[in-house]
Amino acid sequence: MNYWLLKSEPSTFGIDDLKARPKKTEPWDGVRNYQARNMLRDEIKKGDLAFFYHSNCKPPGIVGVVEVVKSGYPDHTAFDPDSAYFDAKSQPQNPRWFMVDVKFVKKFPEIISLDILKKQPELEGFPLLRKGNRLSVMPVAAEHWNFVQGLVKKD
DNA sequence: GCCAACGTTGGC
DNA sequence: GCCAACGTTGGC
Repeated sequence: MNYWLLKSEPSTFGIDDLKARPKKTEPWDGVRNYQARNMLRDEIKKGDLAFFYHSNCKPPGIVGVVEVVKSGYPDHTAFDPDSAYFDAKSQPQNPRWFMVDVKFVKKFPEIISLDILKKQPELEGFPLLRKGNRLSVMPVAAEHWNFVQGLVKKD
């Protein structure tokens, strides 16, 4: 079992949107970066857990946990000319883009902001904190996963 | 294959 | 809105 971090802009799709889904699941579509694609296609497996990260908002940070409920499969939004994620170069016989399905697990009582994360010496090497990193899917080491859990405010 | 121009991400 | 840090595109 592996750990991941998935980025999304809450104005597009946030953790509350996921929680509001009837089955609390959603395809993680629209990833159009090859490095991220490779992870979605080859590495992220059903049963894995991921941090839900809100980007491009105030403040950015980790807002909760999701579980991968379906391993990588073709992102069909790439085949749909009406979709914002349409890519003519991706064909159903030879799909270029992939996605996984995720399910809501929990929302943290408070966001663990990027600001807070940056102040933790224990998180050195955390890919999210690497300068210039823009990947929307990235692996999280088990020790980093556990450490971040410890930052969650207790009720 | 090189690399300049252009587009995107995402924090600030 | 700005801009650094990429990634992609396309001419050569």
